[in-house]
Amino acid sequence: MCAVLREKTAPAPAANLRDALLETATGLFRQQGFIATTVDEICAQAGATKGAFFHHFKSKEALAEECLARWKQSFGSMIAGSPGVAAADPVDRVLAFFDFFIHVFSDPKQLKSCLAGTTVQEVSETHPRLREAANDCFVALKGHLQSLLDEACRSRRLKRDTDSLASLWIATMQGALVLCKASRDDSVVPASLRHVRAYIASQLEVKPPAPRRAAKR
Amino acid sequence: MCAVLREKTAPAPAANLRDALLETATGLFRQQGFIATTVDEICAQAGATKGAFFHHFKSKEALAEECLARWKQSFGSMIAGSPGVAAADPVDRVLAFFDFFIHVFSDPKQLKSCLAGTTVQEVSETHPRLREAANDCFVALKGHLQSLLDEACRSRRLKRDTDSLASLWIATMQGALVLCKASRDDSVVPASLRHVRAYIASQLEVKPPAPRRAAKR
DNA sequence: GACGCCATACCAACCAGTCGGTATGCTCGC
DNA sequence: GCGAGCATACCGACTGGTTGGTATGGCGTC
Repeated sequence: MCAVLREKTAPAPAANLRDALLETATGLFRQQGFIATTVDEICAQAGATKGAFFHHFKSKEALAEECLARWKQSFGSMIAGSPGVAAADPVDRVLAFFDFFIHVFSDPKQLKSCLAGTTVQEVSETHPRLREAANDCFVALKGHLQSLLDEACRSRRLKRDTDSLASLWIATMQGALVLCKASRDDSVVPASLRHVRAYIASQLEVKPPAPRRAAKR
Repeated sequence: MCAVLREKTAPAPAANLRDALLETATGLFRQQGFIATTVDEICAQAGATKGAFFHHFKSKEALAEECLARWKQSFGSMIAGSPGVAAADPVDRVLAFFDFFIHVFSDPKQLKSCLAGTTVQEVSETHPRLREAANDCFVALKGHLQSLLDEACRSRRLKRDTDSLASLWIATMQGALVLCKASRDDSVVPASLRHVRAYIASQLEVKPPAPRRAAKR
């Protein structure tokens, strides 16, 4: 489905060296952050030399910028390929969107980390371009969710602040990843997301199912 | 109230050099992160020399560890001194707790950053002691909120997963701070927190006020 | 033979931490 | 009261290792 998101098992099945550098860098950045990851480390893990690295990327920052651009794009294809994306009812599409993320983060093999979130924390003051690139990821994701919410509201003739609701989802997801890194407890992410799902479902006036079951499927 | 939380205006009214180092380091770590902040930078801003620094702290990591310990402690006194902490109704105490944080993060002068959150992202893999110290902050805060929620549930004879609800609050707060750093839009934090407040209020079966809609701005 | 692709050797800047040394003040025996 | 002895606080030049980035040269291919 989405190659970028599962790094734990996949080593580097990249066609060319350039892609290998991008993929291993993404994985390392997600685990250790941008600053703590050295160029030498990326090269070693990708099976490249420093010469090759700086042949393909003019700087470490440029590499990270491209990683973030790919990360953002991977959302699009990931969401586009997710189940329930084409459900007839707009509200179902919203819920399917949530369920998909909850499902992804319930996978123990899934690396619990977002490239944009980890990067922006450490470079927002020092690397404006990276801050911007990370923000683009959030904006894209938020835009996607917000348009889903807008359609759902329209279909139910509801007026809701879909902007802040979309932000809420992303914020909780990012924050849960932070807590997960701190506590090493993977369950925080799906548990928090399920709450937000329930909240937004109630905002869309979805009747909660009689047997107390948060996620459907 | 809490000296650590308002760094934007307060320069360094520390009595001794050691405290000055701790306070300026906390501020710099919050803005730039642990790795990006150099010892020289801390010294310069605190008006100390390198010799003084390493006289008081055996390493940069040890300094950060103490910063985090103070950060955690500052929560306790901050919450203890917050309004509504002694309300008669346990549910009111929960809501006052939320309102307090929302109020703090609505202050434009407030630095929108959590030391524990920013630190843990970049050092969780490389500095186990700092990861632990940051996690302690979260555990303490979560414990505090959870006991408030437990009391509220008991008073209303409700059974709720207060553990994950407390995590939800912290996760959303942390994530909103990340989004805030990325977008430079301060309003994300209070807006997201207001949603979580509304959700938990509904979980505690608090009747939503008639004239007011969910949350705006 | 020129160009894309990559390897090796190297560099300058930076940074955490060290180390020899000074200044000040406290304590205690006399 | 006074000086020896010692502890604490601090100074700042220096170092050894690291890191992002460069210079140059080899090599296969069109």
